[in-house]
Amino acid sequence: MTIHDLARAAGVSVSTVSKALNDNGRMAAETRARIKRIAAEIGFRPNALARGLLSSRSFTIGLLTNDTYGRFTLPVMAGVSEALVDHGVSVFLCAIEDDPALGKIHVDAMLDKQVDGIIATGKRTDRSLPVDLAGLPVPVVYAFTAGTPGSVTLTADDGHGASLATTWLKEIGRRRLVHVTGPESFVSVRERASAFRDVAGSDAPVFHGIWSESWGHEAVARLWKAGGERPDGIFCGNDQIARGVIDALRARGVRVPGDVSVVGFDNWEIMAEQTRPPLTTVDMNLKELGRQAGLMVLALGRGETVEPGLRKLPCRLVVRQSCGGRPNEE
Amino acid sequence: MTIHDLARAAGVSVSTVSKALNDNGRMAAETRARIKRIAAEIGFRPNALARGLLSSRSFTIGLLTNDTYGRFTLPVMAGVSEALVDHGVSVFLCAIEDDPALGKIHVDAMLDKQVDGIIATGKRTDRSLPVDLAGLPVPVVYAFTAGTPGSVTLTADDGHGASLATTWLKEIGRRRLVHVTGPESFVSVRERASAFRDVAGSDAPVFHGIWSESWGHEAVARLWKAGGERPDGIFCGNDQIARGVIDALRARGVRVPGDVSVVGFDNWEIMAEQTRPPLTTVDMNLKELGRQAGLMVLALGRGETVEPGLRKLPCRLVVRQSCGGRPNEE
DNA sequence: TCGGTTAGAGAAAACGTTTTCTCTTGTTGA
DNA sequence: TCAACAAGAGAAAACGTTTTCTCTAACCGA
Repeated sequence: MTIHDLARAAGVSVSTVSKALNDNGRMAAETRARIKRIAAEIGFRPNALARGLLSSRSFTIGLLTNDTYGRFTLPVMAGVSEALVDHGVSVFLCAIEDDPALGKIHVDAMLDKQVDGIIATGKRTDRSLPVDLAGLPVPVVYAFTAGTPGSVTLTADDGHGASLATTWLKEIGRRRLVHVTGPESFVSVRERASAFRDVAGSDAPVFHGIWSESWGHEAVARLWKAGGERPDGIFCGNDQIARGVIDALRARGVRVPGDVSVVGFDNWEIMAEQTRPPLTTVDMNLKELGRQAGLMVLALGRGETVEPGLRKLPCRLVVRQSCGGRPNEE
Repeated sequence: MTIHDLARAAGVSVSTVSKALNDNGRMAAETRARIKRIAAEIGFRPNALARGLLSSRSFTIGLLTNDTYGRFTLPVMAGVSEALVDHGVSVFLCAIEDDPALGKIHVDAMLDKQVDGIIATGKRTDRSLPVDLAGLPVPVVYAFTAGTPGSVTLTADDGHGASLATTWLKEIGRRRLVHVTGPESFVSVRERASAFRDVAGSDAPVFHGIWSESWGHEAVARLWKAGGERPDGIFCGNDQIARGVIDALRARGVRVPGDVSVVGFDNWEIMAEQTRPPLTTVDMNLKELGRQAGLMVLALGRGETVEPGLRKLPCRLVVRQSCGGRPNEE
C-alpha cells in the first residue's frame, strides 16, 4: 500500500497525490478532495522512512536517562511524549544505567536512525550522564541533569520549592522549624537548605543524612533525645525521609499534624498518598519540565534559536493532611 | 557524510563500498580492508532510514503500555532494551494511559515509522490495552497484559510465586498461615490464593481488600480482634499490603520476624528494602519477561514461527529479614 | 590463437516519498 | 487572430542505501 497504489486507484500520478495530500501545488479543489477521500477509504499512510530520507527529519527524538528506577524519568518522559505526540514525533527511550559504553551504543544507534534531537535526563541535577553529547549533529536539551557549558538546560527550582514549603509552615503558625534532608554533596540539597534558612531564619537547624526512611527515623530520634525545645514543623528533603519522620513521630506518640507539621519533597504520589496522614509535599512539575524540553528540542530542530543556559522551573506545593489546615481556616 | 563521500575518499564506487562494509560480493581482500579502514577513520555510519527503506526493516520496535507509573513497565522495558540493543534495535516507548484515541495515535505513528514489531505491556495481566492490535501488519507480543486469542503472550506464573512464598513459610516452621491480598476480581489474585491454599491447606484463610498499605493495617486489626488462634505467617498480595501489615504488627507489639513471618509480592525494591525489617518477597522476573518478549518479537519479525499461546514464567523468592532465618539455619 | 571462465569492480535499479521542472490546454486581452 | 499567461497535471530527479546485473581484463586449457 504505497502512494503508487493510491495514484492508480485515483487515476492520477504520484506527484498529484503527494501534492493533494500535503496541500501543496495547485490543482482543482475537486481533484484534491477526491484524492483525499480515496486515501482515507483505502487507509493510505505515507511511509515515514521514505519521507524522512528526503526531508532529513525523522519525526523521532531520543530520551536518554541513567535513572533506572524511573522515579524522575517517567514524569519527564510523560511530559515529553505529551508535547510531541501532537507533532507526530515518537520517542526512543534509552536507559543507560551509568555505563559509558552502553551510552555510546545507544547514542550511536539513535544517530543512525536520524533522530531529530536528544533529551538527556537523569536522577540528579548536578551530575551529567556518562556520555558526551556535545558536538552532536542534532540538538540536545538537558532536563533534570547537568548540561555542558553553553547548552540548554532545564531543571526544577529547588530554592523556590523549599521556600514554598517553609513559608507554608510559617503561615500555618509553626515557629520552630527544622530541615531534615539528604547529603550535603547534592547541589539541590544546598539550595533547598539555603532557601529554608532564608525563610525560617539563618539559625534554623538543618540535618544532613541519606535519602531513606531510616534517616528520617534517626533524625527524629536525635531531635527528641536532644532535650530543649522540640520542633513543631519539619521540612524534609524527600518523601521517603518524610515518611520515616512521620512514622517515628507516631511511634513516639507525637501527633501529626496535631503537634508537628511535616512537609516532604518530590510528590512521589505512591508514597505521599500512602503515608498516614497523607503527605503535604513539594511537586517539581517534572511533567511540565518534560513538556518544555520536548518543545525546545523541536524548536532547535527547526533551526530556531533558543537562549542557552540554565532555566529553573517553579515548583508547586501539594497540600495534604500532614500539615493541618490552611492558614485561613485556623 | 554519506556512502558517496566514503566512496570518493576510497577511490571506488558506492557499490564496492557497500559490499565491502557488509561483507558481501567478491573483491580483493586488500580492497575490503582498505575501505573498512577508511570508513572507520572518517567515522562513516550508514543512514538507517535509507537502509530501512530498502530492506523494509527499521530496526525499531514499539513498547506500548498503559502503566503510567511504570512500576511494572520499567523492568519489562529494561529487559526488552537489554535484549535488543545487541541487535541494533531501538525501542519507542508509548504510554497511552487508558485512552483508546491516544493509543490509536501512537500505534499509527509507530506503523508509519515502520516498526518491526510491537510489544504490549500493562499493569494488569487480565486486562488488555484499550487498543486493538490484532491484524496489524507487524508482529505483536503481549507481556504482562492480556493478549488476543491466538497471540503470543508472556506473563508471570502467579501460582508458582505464591507456592514459593507459602512453601517457604512452611519450611521455616510457620503453621498458621493466612493470605492478605487484593481484590478477588483480579485473575492473578485468584491464582495466587488458589496456590496458597494448595500448600497451606484448603481451609487456610484468604482476605481480600485493596492494593494499599491501609488494607494491610485493617487486615491485621481484624485478625487480632477476632480472638482465637492468631497467624504466625502472613503471605501478602503485594509489597504495599505487606508494608501495612508489618507496620500494624509492630504497632501492636508483635515482633517481625520473631512472632510472625511476613512475605510480600512484587519485589518492588524501593519499598521492600525500606520496610523494617526488609521484606522477603516474590519477584516476578519482569526483566527476564521483557528480554524474552523482545527476542520473540524479533524472531517473529524474521519470519520464524513462535508457538502461540500463554507462556508463564517462573517467579523467584527474594529472601530478606521479614521471615527469619533459612530453614536449615534454625 | 581462441572460446570460456573468473575475479574484481562499476552501473543502474530499487525502496517510497517530495519537489521542481516541463508540458498541454484553455483563457484572456489587445 | 495571436501572443501571453495561468491552471492543472505529469515526468523526473532527489534522498542514501543495497543488490543485481553488466563490463573488463586476466587467465586457463585445448
